[in-house]
Amino acid sequence: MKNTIPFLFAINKTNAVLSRRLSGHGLDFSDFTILYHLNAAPEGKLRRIDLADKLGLTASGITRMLLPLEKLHIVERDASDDDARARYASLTPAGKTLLQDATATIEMKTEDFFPETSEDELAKFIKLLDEINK
Amino acid sequence: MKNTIPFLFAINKTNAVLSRRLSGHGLDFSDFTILYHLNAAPEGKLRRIDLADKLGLTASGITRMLLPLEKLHIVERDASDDDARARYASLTPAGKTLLQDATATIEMKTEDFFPETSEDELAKFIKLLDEINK
DNA sequence: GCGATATACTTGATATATCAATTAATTAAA
DNA sequence: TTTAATTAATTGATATATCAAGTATATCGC
Repeated sequence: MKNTIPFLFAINKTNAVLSRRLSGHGLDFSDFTILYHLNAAPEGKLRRIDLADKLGLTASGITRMLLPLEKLHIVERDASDDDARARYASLTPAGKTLLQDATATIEMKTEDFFPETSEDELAKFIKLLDEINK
Repeated sequence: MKNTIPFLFAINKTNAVLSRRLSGHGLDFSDFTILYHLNAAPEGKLRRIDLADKLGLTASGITRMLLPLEKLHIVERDASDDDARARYASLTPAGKTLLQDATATIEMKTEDFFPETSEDELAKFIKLLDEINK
């Protein structure tokens, strides 16, 4: 039997530590994640449910996370042409600028996170995590 | 420059997914983590601040997490002999029983998480995460 | 085409964590 | 040795997520 539990503990702890360490520009790490995914998406927009899936959150969680970002005009909200239930989220120009700044900060803060881990190993770990996330 | 950010996203998402998937016996995954660490500690007890460190939380967070567990007589609270500021947390007999049950459930649920990952790789991954957590 | 199901999203009630401030005790330092 | 700095824990105010329930729209099966 594989010793999975300590592995889960480590993920849990890393998450807690990162959440506290990687905030800046008025954004916490989850906010940053949202901005990043919106920017990377085709046409720069995502349905709220797809955004929820990218973060592993519920639809409800995304509704609540987007609220302050919309209020600050960092993210905007659009109807969908082909599905009246769906709403798109996308970055405003201010949101794009903010994302650039936040990305620079986070890249700086995380630069030395894995001094001895190769790009290959990192990719393998991501694949492993994605396996769980399915 | 290493592509660290997608790795952080994956951790974040796995954490969210696990938190939702691995609850049972009235415990969420963080509760389970607390019980597990208390049981594994020398003499079955830990100072609250050390418990916080194990989970990567703040002292405040631990105070609040322990509250309902103490109320339900799963965890109990003791003074320290040599430091009047510190309080120990430890499992009650009911807490130990509950931990056993919860462990069985979680092991069952996570059994097939890494079908193709060796024990070695898992250990390497844990080491990598611990590096970040320091 | 129409009724049953499923999907996208929001809201109310609640639980979980944070930070900043506070209290109390310990340790360091002058 | 008594003042200053640090540490452990708690609390108030606040932010983040959950689940369950509800609304509106889409889709599936017949």
